[in-house]
Amino acid sequence: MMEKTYNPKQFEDKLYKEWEEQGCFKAVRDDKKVPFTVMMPPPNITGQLHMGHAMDETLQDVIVRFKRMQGYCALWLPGTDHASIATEVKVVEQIKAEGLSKESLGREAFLERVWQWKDKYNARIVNQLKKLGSSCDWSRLTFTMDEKCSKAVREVFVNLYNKKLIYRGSRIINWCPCCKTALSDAEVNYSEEDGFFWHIKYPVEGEDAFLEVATTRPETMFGDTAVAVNPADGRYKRFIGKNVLLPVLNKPIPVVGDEHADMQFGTGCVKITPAHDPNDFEVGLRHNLPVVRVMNDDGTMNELAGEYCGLDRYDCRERLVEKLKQENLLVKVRPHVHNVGHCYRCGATVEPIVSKQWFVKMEKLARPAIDAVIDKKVTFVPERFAKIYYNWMENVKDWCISRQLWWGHRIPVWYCQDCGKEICAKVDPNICPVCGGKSLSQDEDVLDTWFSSALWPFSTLGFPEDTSDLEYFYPGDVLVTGYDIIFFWVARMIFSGLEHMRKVPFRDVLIHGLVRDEKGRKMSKSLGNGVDPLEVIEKYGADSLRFSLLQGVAPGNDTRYSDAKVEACANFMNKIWNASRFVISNVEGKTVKPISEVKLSHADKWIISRLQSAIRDVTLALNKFEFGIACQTMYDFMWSDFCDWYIELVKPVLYGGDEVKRAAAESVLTFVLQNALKLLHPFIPFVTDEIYRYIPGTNGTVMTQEFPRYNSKLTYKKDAQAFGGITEIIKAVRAAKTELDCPPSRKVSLYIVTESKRLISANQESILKLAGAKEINFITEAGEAGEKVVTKVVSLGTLYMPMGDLVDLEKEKIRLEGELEKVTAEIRRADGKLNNQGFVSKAPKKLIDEERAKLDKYIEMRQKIVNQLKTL
RNA sequence: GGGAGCUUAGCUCAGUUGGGAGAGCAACUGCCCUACAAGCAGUGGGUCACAGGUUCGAGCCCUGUAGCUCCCACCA
Repeated sequence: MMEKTYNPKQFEDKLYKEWEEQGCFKAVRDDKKVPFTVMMPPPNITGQLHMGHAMDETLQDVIVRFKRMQGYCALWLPGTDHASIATEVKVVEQIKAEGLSKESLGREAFLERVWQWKDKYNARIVNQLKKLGSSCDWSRLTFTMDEKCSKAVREVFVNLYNKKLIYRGSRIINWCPCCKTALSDAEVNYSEEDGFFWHIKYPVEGEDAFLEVATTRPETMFGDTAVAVNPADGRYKRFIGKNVLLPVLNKPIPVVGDEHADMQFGTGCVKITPAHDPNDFEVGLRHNLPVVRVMNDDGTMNELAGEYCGLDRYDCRERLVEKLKQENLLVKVRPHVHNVGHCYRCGATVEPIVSKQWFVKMEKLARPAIDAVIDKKVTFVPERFAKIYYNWMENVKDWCISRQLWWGHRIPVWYCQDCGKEICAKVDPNICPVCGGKSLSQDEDVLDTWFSSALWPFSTLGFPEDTSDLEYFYPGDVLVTGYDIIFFWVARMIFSGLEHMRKVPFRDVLIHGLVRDEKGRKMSKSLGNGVDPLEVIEKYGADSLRFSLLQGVAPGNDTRYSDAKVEACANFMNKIWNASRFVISNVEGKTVKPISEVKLSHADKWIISRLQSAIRDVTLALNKFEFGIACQTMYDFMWSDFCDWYIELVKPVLYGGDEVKRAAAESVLTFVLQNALKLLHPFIPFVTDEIYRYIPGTNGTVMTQEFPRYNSKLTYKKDAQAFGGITEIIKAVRAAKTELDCPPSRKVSLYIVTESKRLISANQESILKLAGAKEINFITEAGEAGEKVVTKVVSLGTLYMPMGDLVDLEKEKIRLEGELEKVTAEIRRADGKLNNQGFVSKAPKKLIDEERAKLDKYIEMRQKIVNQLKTL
C-alpha cells in the first residue's frame, strides 16, 4: 500500500542506497553496448555545492539516466578538484583564525592541513551529490590530486616541455599581492573604478623645459625607464633622444619615440614602466629599456623606491603625490574612471609585474582547437557559445601556469645546485644527468589548477597508460558546464585532448546559464543570497528541486531560483503520487493484461495516443538538450491528459459493473502509468522509482528499464481525434453550467442534434459523469429540447440544455450573439486566407486543406447558431 | 572599442525548421464529486520593446533604434 501523501523523505535516501548497492551506477566496459561518457566537472573542494552545481549535476544526471535507459553503457565519472589557489586561500584563512600562518607552519604541515580540509569537504560534496540523486559511478570517484591525475600531469608537462611548448621566462604577469602568486589572464576580473589622472612634470635634462606625463599609478614612477612620445607628434618630436629627469629620484631616463603613445590621449607623453605594465613591457623590448621592478610580492615598495621603501603601494602613492605637489611637479589631478584588475579568488587589485614564471606556448595548440570546433568535431550547444570560444582562442596569449602556492601539483622541474642544469622529468631525479651532482632542488611552485583540469577527460580514465577504459570511454560524449568557465576549462580541455590524445575530448559542449536569486541577482556569499540545495531538498525533496531547475529553462539562459517554483514542482510530485496511488489501488494484487489483449475504448485509445506523442516529444527534446520543453511536455501529459481527463473518464468504468470494460481500463491505466514513470524517471528519479515498484508485474527498479519508444501503431489517429469531439462536448456543458451559475451538483439533461450518434452513445457514460448530466437525448431539431434552453455549438453537433428558471432568454441571446461574432470572425479569417492567391498558390497543401476544413466547420457552426437565434 | 543575450499576461518565464499567442504563480467565480483542497471546474488578462524591410503569411528571418544584463579587449 502506498502512503497517503507524497513524502520524499521516506524513500529518497533508501532508494539511493539501493541503487548504489545494486551497482546501478557502475559503468563497466561492455562491447555489446555503445558507450556514453559524461565527465562531471569536478566541483572545487573549497566548500559545498550551490544551486548552480545543483543545476549542472541535474542536467548531467538527466542525460545519463536517459542514455542508460536507452541501452547505452553510460559512464558518468564523478570527481572533485583540488582548486589550488581557492583552497589555499580558504585554508590560510582558517589557520589565520588560529593565529597561525602558512610560513609558521611550513610547507609540509600546511599541506597536511589542506588534506584534512580536502577530506572534509570532499565527503560533504559527495554526500550532496548523492542527495541530489546523481547516478554517477562512485567506484571511479577521482580527485584531481590523486595518483593517476598526478601521473597524467607529469606526463603532459614533460611532453610539452620536451616539445618546447612549455618554457620558463620573465614576463609581465598578473600578480596578486594578497595571495602572493602569479595568475593567468583568465583569473583576473576587471571592473571600472573611479581613480585619478595625475599630471606630473618630468624636467628635460639640461633644458628649462619639461614633459607633462599623465598617469593613474604614480607610485610605479620609480620603475620608469623612459618617457614615450609619438614620433609623429609635432609637440614633442624634438625631445626624442634627449633625457628627462625622473622626479624625486632625479634619475635621467630617455625620451623615446613609439607608436604606443597616443597623441589624442592624455598629454601625449607616456611614462614607460616595463616592469609594471604589459604595454610598457612591449615598448621596453622595442627600445631595449631596462626593466626595473619597484614592488615586492606583497604589494609594498622595494628599496628602489627610495624613501618609500617598505610602504604599501597605496600609501606610497599618497605620499609621493604629496611630495610632487610640494616640489611643484604636480600639474593637475583629474578624476578618471579606469578598469582595474582583481584577483578572482581574493578580490585584491592585481599588479602587473615582471616575473619569472612557467608558460605554455599557445600558438601551436590553439589552431587545431579552433579547427576542431569549425569542423564540428566539437559542437557547442547553444551554438552561439562557439563564438565566445573562437574569440578567446584566436587571441589567446601564452598561459602562465606557475603559481607561488603550496597546494597543487608541484612543477616537475629540478635545478642542479652544482651545474645549474634544469631537469624536467617524469620521475623524480636523484642525480644531475649532466654533472652527476646530488644536490637537486625542485622548483618551489605549483601548477595552475586548470592545468590538471584540462586533462580531466582522459586522466580519469588512466592516461598515460593505454587502458581499456580509455579506449572504450574516450572521447566523451557531452560535457555540461556553465558559460563562466569556457575559457578556464572547456578551451583548455579541447586543446589538451587534441595534443595528448589526438582526439577531441567530447562531441557536445552543453552550456547552461547561471542560477540567480529571486530578484535576478547572482547568488554570492557576499550578498548572502545563496540558497543551499540541501535545505531545499530537506524541505521539498530532491525531485522537486531537480524539476524546478529544469522547467521553463531555455538552453544557455540564466534562470531564477524561487521557493514558489519549487513548491509548484512539489505539487506536481504530489499529483503524480496521488494519481499513481489511484491507479495502484485499483490494480493492486491483480494480473493486468497487456493492452494488446483488451478491447480499447475511445478514451483508452486517446490517452495511449497522447502518451505516444509525449514519448516522441520528450525523446526529441532530450536529444536536443531541450530540458524545458521536455518538462513541459511531461507536465501537461501527466497533469492535464492523464489526471484531469483520463482518470476521471475511467472512474465510471471502474466503478461500473462491466468486468470486461473494467479489465481494459486497468490495463490501460497500468500501461500508461508505467510508461509515464519511465519517461519521467531521468528527471525525477526518486518518486518514479518508488511508485514503479508498487505496480503489479514490475520487478525492481525503473532505472534499469528500457526508455519508452514511440510506437506509431499506438497512435490510433482516427479514434483519438474522434474522442476530441467528446471532450469538447463535456467542456461545453461545464462552461454552460458555470455561465448560468448552475451548481455543478445539479445534473442537467442534454439534447443533441448530431450526425455522430454512435460515437456519442459509445461515450455516453463519460459525458454524463464528467459533464454532470443525467441523460442524453438525441433529437433532430431544436424545438424538441423545450423553450428555456441554453445552446452550445460544438464540432459534433448542437447541444441543448433545458435549465428552467436559470435560463434568461435575453442573456442567452446576447451570449449566442457573442458566439456568432466569434465564429464569424473565424470565418472571415479563414476565408480571407483561402481567397488570398498567394496563400493558395504558395502555402503547403496540408495547411490549405486544414484551413478549408476549418472554414467548413465554422460555416456549419455559424448556421447552427443562426438557427438557434431564430428560435429565441 | 568589439561581441553576446534579454525586452511576450500583474509576476517568473516557455515558445527551434515562419502557418490561428502558452505555462506556472497571482486575480475572479463556483465546488470537500471515495487519487490529490498541495485539489477540481470555469473566467478574465498580451498592437509579443519600438520603427522599417523580406514574405501569401513574422513573436520567430533581415536592418535600424531604445532600455537592461553579461563577456572580451583596453586608454598610459
